[in-house]
Amino acid sequence: MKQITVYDIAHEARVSVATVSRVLNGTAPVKASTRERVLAVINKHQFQPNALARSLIKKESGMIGMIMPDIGNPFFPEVFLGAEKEARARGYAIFLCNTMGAQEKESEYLALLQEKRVDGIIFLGGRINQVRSKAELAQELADCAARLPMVLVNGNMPRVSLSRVVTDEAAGFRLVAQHLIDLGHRELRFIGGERSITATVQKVQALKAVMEENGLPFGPDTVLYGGFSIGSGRELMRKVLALEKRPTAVMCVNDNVAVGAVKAALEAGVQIPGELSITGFDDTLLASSITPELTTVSQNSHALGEQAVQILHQMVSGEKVRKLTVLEPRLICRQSTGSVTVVGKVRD
Amino acid sequence: MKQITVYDIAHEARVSVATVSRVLNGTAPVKASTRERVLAVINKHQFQPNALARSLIKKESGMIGMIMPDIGNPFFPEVFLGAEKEARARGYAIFLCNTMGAQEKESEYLALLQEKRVDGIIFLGGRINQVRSKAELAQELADCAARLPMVLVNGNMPRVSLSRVVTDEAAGFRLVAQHLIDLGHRELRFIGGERSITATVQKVQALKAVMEENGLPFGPDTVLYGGFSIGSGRELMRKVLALEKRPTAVMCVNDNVAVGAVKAALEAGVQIPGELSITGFDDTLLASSITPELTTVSQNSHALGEQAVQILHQMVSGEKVRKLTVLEPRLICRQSTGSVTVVGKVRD
DNA sequence: TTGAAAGCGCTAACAG
DNA sequence: CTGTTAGCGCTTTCAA
Repeated sequence: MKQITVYDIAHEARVSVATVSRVLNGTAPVKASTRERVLAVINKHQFQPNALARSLIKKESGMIGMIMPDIGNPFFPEVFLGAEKEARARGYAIFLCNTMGAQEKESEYLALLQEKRVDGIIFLGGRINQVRSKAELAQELADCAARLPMVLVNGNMPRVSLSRVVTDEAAGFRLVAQHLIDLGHRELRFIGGERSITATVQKVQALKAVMEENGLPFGPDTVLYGGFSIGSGRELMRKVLALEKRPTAVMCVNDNVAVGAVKAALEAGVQIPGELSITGFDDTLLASSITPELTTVSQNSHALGEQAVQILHQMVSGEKVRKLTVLEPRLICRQSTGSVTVVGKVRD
Repeated sequence: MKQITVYDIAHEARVSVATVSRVLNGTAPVKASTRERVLAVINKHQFQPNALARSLIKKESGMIGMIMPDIGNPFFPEVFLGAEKEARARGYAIFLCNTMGAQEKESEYLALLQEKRVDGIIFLGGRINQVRSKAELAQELADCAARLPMVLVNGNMPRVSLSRVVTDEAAGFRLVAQHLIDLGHRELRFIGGERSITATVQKVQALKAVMEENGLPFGPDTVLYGGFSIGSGRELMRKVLALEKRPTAVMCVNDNVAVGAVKAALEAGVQIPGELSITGFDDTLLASSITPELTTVSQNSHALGEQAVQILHQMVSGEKVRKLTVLEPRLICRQSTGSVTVVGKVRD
């Protein structure tokens, strides 16, 4: 079925294509009567200008690419939602590219998005969370960023200077750690995450700092690495419960791990927060879904996406942009943490 | 910064643009030595052909639009994931369009996607789940579908004949209902959903049928409508618990509502499944995250997205496609349901 | 206020 | 096997 073009409209309205274009875009004055005539024909045929042709000439596609590791993890849909809202307001549509953190998928999508001439790319996860990334991956990102606007969310690529929007995860972690200490906890454990992931490293360091400030010993066994999923949380908690000296509080690298940890604890008949306090991180949907509801840290994921699009848009518009935007996290106190002293009494 | 074009490549490789195009697409034989020379120049400049220009002439954009109500609801990311995987394999990228079920957003996106000349649209939620939709909304969908391939997922638009991929939700609901009855439950209640939403209606009818088959009375008070969120689940469960005659099993319209229901029950000190069995629907991430884990119905959300893309692709390829693809749901038995007789004993 | 015509970057006949 | 050339559908000078 043949698509209608500006020529068809022009012909039927007895004007030139230039005039049709003018009424479409309002780029130049058109006599009212002419405009009406053109508009009538446009409506009659439900004409929709071909954005591809327009983009080709304008060198703006109105498309943004968003590369993220896992839309199945509730944190990321929230970032997407924030980004989309802002994008819609500025007339962009978003390509959602899911990589599962696989670097070859990231590369594929990076290439695909460039070919599609998106106006900019928002990048999350994968290589930008790695403590050390291969030089070629960094180079690839740098090359891409040299061709089009790119902003990194909650990550960084050392030696490549890119605009970033990040949550101050260390600050967030200090918040929960201090919260637990204030509740009287002295035996803290950190579970989940990976040594090779910067976010994990930042959290561990924050915990170390807070513990030392409070005169608590931070040893190598304070941390139990092991992933980011519910399954790993469960597994890690089992290990913790098997320890001869159980902690009174377990801090999880994220909500997923915390959910697994809570399950394992509950299965073992451990009272939360009676015998054990557990904390999450991210304040995803999960945190408030389980019982007891998780004390956690809100990253303000929505704002993360929103800011990213704003910055992208500024870059597209040739404005000068801030290289680093830091969002402050917020402690969300719920039911999974409690005072340690009361607990002792209750138990014995 | 000027983008490199086929002309630049052609010039530097001392061939014509046609030849460059040929090596790019493999559409015609090119002498090996020539190809090498062209390829070398391409690599040297990291040339990436402009997909907009290509799409303009080929009348294929390699883009798919996916319109859905809420990516924040864990069911939808799963559908997306299935769709994306299939789309990637066929070289498509996906525009994710989130509508929150708002009809004007659906309309906006429908128009936007058409302008962008996506190769097809996958539509979920909103108007296609309405028992009655305004004629103009139906017309809009029909018009859009007349211009490009469209497939509806888990929905329908009466009087508009479109390809659909759906879960047999009624069959799924029969599964859980029968499961509960087999466990000895006689007092069943349905909570959540809306009268105006087809999926709810189908479930209620399925429940009615199963109950009647089993000689159980289905009355108007068997159903408590009230939404699809965790919050509404909580609220509805509170109402159920306040009933003078409490049911032994509560069936929820989806996992979200079930999560809220479980929370409310737990808060009220009700044992699950000891005193009360609760079921969900969809088998989202939430179902297996909470304690007790939910008995629910898997929609095979992944396959839903996968099939939708496959059908879209067939339509693009001009193949004949099945109008209706029905996926069979699966009962997932977990911890939130239990035998009713045992319960009685335990309680008294 | 309007029209003619030159591209945007690519592909696809059609010749050679 | 390769080059020339005519568009794809739109925007945008430049003239009128």
